[in-house]
Amino acid sequence: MSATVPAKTSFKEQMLQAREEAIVQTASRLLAEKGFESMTVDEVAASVGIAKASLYKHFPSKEDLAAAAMVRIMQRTLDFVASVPAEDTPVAKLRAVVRWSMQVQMAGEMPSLPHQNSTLRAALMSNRGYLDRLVTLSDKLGGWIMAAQADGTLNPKLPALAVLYTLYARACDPVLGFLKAGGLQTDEQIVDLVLATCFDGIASR
Amino acid sequence: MSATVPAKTSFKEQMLQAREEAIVQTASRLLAEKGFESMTVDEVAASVGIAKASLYKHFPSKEDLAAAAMVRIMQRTLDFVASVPAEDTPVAKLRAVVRWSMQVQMAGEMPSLPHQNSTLRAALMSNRGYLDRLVTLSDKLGGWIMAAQADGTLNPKLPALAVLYTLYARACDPVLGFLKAGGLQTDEQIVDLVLATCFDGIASR
DNA sequence: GTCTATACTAGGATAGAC
DNA sequence: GTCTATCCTAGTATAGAC
Repeated sequence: MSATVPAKTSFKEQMLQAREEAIVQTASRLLAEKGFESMTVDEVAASVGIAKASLYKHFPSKEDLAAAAMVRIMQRTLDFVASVPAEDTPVAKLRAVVRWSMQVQMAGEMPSLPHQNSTLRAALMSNRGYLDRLVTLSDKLGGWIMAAQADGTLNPKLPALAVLYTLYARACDPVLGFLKAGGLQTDEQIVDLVLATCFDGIASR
Repeated sequence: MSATVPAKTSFKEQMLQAREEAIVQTASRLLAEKGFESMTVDEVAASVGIAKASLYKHFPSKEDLAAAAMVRIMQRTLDFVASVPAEDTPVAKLRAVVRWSMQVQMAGEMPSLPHQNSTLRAALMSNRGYLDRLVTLSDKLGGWIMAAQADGTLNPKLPALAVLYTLYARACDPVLGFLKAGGLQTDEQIVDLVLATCFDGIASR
């Protein structure tokens, strides 16, 4: 904090940040693949190419590591939301965000939701960084949902919260994985398919 | 197997069957609450009120126990499917089955899907009893889906497999739990809500 | 087939040198 | 802040008496 040393984002510090990012990214991928319980810290460390003890210098526990991954995906989502053209209609904005989140899942980068009774759940519920981003995102999407219900593009009879949860759920929809395993459609076709059933339903229109 | 002892479903045997059923039912509930990895065999045994070693006399491994729970819910589903009135329309039959499966989830009796990379997954994929029931159920539902697409009640442009997976996914839809946690609707209202968004989508009609 | 007691291992976390 | 080596709990599974 000395005033004589102004530019303090040194080489070493950048390296450190980069490594931390690599750890979180790897954890994110493994969380998507196997879930919190089946992911082991050994595995994360080995995959990053560092020793387990080194990882524990960055994150005090497995829960904190996973929480960092959840914060990361939240931040990425907020960044995407901020990049959506303001001139789009509310429903177009919502479709764009849902499409993006499903593409992230198809790419194997969407950490899976913790189960109700998980230690990770508790960690997230007392993680300010996560909760703040969740609230910010929900506010933003909630505003778009109500606007879309007001202009008649989304069904105004549905509770806005039910719509919000329905959109959130698409980010971890197992249907994407099932269809991908079937191998009959391209990733893009699968996303289009699920996006269509989400907004238009499976019944004829 | 002696021919001189005809009625061989004795008292003791019935007791045994009942206990086994109690074990599987408890496992089912815990599987729904915490998932396969977080559920411990100690917990199941304690909840049933027997010693862990006794449980292992019935089921050779944790995977086998969980597989039995999955077979049980499959069989219950097949039983329900068989009870659906034959005179109903195909789409009405599908709605009935999805509604029933969501009610089971709301009651906390729907064991959650194993993650892709789980030891349970492998066990299920080599479990004849499970696979047979899954195929039977898929055939039955698939027939109804195609009939509903033919009579124009379900969107004929959607691949039947995509529709099938979409219906399956409702049985473990996290939206039910989110809304339940919100406490703003009754269980029945929540089921109606999710059923409506599944068939009709969230967009206005 | 039920119990108590125990073997064995995976995996989260830490000590201590550099 | 990175490593190697180790601790220690939790949890699956089994032994052996009744």
